[in-house]
Amino acid sequence: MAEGQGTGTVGGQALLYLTDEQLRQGIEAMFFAYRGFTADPDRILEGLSYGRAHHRAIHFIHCAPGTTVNNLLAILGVTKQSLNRVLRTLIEDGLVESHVGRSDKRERHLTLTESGEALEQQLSDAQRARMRDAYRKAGPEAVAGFKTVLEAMMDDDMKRAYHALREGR
Amino acid sequence: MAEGQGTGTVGGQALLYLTDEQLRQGIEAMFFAYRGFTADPDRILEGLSYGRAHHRAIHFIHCAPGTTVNNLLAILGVTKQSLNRVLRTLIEDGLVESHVGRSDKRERHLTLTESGEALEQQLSDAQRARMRDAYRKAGPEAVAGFKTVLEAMMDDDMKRAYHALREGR
DNA sequence: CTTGGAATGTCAACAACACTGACATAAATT
DNA sequence: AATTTATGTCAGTGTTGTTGACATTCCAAG
Repeated sequence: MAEGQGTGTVGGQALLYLTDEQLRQGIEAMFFAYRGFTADPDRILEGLSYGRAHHRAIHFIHCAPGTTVNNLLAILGVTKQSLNRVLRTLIEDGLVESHVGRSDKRERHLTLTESGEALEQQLSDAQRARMRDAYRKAGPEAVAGFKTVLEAMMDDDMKRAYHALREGR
Repeated sequence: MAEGQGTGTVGGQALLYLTDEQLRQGIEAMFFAYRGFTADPDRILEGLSYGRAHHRAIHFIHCAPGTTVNNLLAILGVTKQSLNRVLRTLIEDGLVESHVGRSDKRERHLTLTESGEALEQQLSDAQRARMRDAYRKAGPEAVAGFKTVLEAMMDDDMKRAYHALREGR
């Protein structure tokens, strides 16, 4: 890997990677890779009258069962009005359950129903399969670098959300 | 970097990275990082009545001046009707020029005007600045791994488009 | 040369999903 | 008790994706 692209360092800092052309290449890689990243779930969702927004909601409700609408909002980075439309259809279709909070009755706690979990599994399997293949092809060192760069690319808020998710597990 | 996450290998293959939890972490990293990746250009475009679609068109027209609508379609992966709406506004606003092909009059060759190049520069600068920071923080080895994994994540069509862009430079 | 089909691009209508604004209810504060 | 703050819902709008119908140009078969 690292196919001989000149990793020469000067003063402890690599310079070649910082040319505009190298950066542009990274930008395009990100664009094309993200398309691949979402392709499989998109295929599954098409025809179900669901979209990427539903997928995201289902994903994070699965990861943090009992989470509130407000909580989900912070993670997803959309307006609550936008999220609400998605949640409403998921609840109507029996994939998500909404329970009024015990201590604070303003809050709605969200969980996946059995069929919700089933769809989550289906979507997640597809996405993980692609990720697994990519990881296998690239090897463990590349994967470590991959995560390092991605994390460095996040805004601080997102970085916090990213780590917070991992604490609760 | 690669903060001691157990990279133990068995039979030449790393195993830890292939657990569902590790894969899920990669999926979420991808999600949050892409948000950061698009955040800066989005900020610039908001208020100009332009969106991400316009940014993408401008980016690739800049990289391949004189490209045709059909060509752009293959790269962007949207329908030509969708692209057309975006191109029309860009042409009306004087950011893009469309010239009928000399040999084939069906084709329209697209180039950026001076003001189109100016906007491209502005958007590109913002996105490259974030990329540059991320690369610097992560270091050259991480960057190599980053690109390796991203490429492995692409569909074959996208991989071809990704490399084709680099040939013409 | 003409004609029928393929390729390229445009126009119109519709669906998904983001947004802002207005509002109802519950909690916290004074 | 009254006001302010927080949470969630409903309604309307805009961007951007989609499919369908169409005009123009090229090319190849007759």
